[in-house]
Amino acid sequence: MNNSLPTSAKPVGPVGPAGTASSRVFDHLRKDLVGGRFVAGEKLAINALKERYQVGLSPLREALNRLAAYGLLVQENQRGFRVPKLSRDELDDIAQMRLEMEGMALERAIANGDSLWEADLLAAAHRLKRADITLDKGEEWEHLHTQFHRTLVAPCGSVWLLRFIEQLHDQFDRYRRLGPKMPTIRQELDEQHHQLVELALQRDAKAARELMDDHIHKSYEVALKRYQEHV
Amino acid sequence: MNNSLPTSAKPVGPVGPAGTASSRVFDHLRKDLVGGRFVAGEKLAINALKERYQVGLSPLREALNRLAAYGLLVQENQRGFRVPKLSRDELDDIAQMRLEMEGMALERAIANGDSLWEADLLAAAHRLKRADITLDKGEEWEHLHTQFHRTLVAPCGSVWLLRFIEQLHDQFDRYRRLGPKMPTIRQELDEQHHQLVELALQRDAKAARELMDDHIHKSYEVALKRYQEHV
DNA sequence: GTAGATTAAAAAATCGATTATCTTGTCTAA
DNA sequence: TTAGACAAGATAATCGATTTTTTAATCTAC
Repeated sequence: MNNSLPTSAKPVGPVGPAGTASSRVFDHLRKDLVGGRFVAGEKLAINALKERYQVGLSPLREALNRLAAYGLLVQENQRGFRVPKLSRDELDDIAQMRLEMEGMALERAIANGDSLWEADLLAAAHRLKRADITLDKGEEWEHLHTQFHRTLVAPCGSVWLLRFIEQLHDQFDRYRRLGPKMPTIRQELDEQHHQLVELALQRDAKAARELMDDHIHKSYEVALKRYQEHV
Repeated sequence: MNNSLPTSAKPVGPVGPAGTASSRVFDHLRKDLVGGRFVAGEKLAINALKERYQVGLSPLREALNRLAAYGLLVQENQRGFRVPKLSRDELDDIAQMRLEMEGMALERAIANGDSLWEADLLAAAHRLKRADITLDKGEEWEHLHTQFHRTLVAPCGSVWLLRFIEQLHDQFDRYRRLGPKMPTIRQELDEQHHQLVELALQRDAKAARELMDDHIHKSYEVALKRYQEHV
């Protein structure tokens, strides 16, 4: 089965023009940064990156600049690029913001979503459930998980809200995906995903939001544990 | 009097490293884009920009990439950079998001702000009131206005919330600052600024939020009018 | 005339090399 | 010993030129 089937919910934000070397590096680096392939606080050796991503200096620097504006890198005066440090405070901040913004988006999505959305949602949930988490170091599951949450809030009606949520997810995942593999509470999370779909289809905004709060809270606990083990 | 006195509230976000050509261009271009110095939808002629900002190709492209990630430009596959189009829908989206996020931030700021904040707030409001709106094409007033709103929400406790608010302000100003000069309802806005400070000092979160809603709504009406006149 | 192919000019993206700045190790003087 | 100055090497930022792609004008076949 072709996993790269187009799903309705498209990412919102600075994805950049596909096809250029610069955007290829941007996507790849973004994935690596979110997936914890770099150490927080680490200074990036540009020449090493050139080799790693098989790209010239100019497109690489352009990608790094975009990532810095996006918040996945920090740039220091004449001192190149760094992976941002992690902190308990920031994790709390990000989780709190996710609660507010995804809750808001979910309520709006439930108010606006049409039957096409319902179908997308069921499909996304199904794919996620079926996903083999051991495959490809969990990348496949991660992708479908992102896609599920994207779909959930997609018809909220605000491009900017979606954009901010996307950004917060990336930031959150820097914590959640610290260390070796996925946590083992997957079953619990999957159950929540399933129930979220149920409540969305029933258009029960209040209950859905409460469950979403709980879901984010559970993810937060995972992320916090990983962060504390990591320090 | 030196207007570049350091005020407590610093901008949050992808300001980039000061001192490099790239960041100088970023700041300058950002100001020009927010201030309506470019036509929405316009394609940027890179060579013209090189001359305009007296900078080489590489730092210019790096700045453009950062602005694209920030949302003040869009980049199309092999087709360079464009100033994003304006639309009624997006204006409504931005205004709605401002209501939600600045309201939230203001409530938190009122809960957290200390006496230093109170002093900063009074100072920022005073400067804004004293500002000569005819000076420097209103740039001086714009700067102090931005600074006032920054100060108002500064102690909200969330770096990400501040960042998103900053971004929304920039986007909003693309509409509000369309066309020739400032609107004439300045007195009314100034009165609201004054009252906002009053309510903040009294720690009346509920009333402050309501006033903030009204304030944003008034700004929205200005922006909408300008947008409609502009189309 | 018009749709589609062709090609010359323009523009975008990238590369290789240069310049400016920082970092690190060493030396000197107190 | 240690603080500060200095120099050499490493790294970041920028420039000028090349390559690739798009755009727009022209041509050809129908």
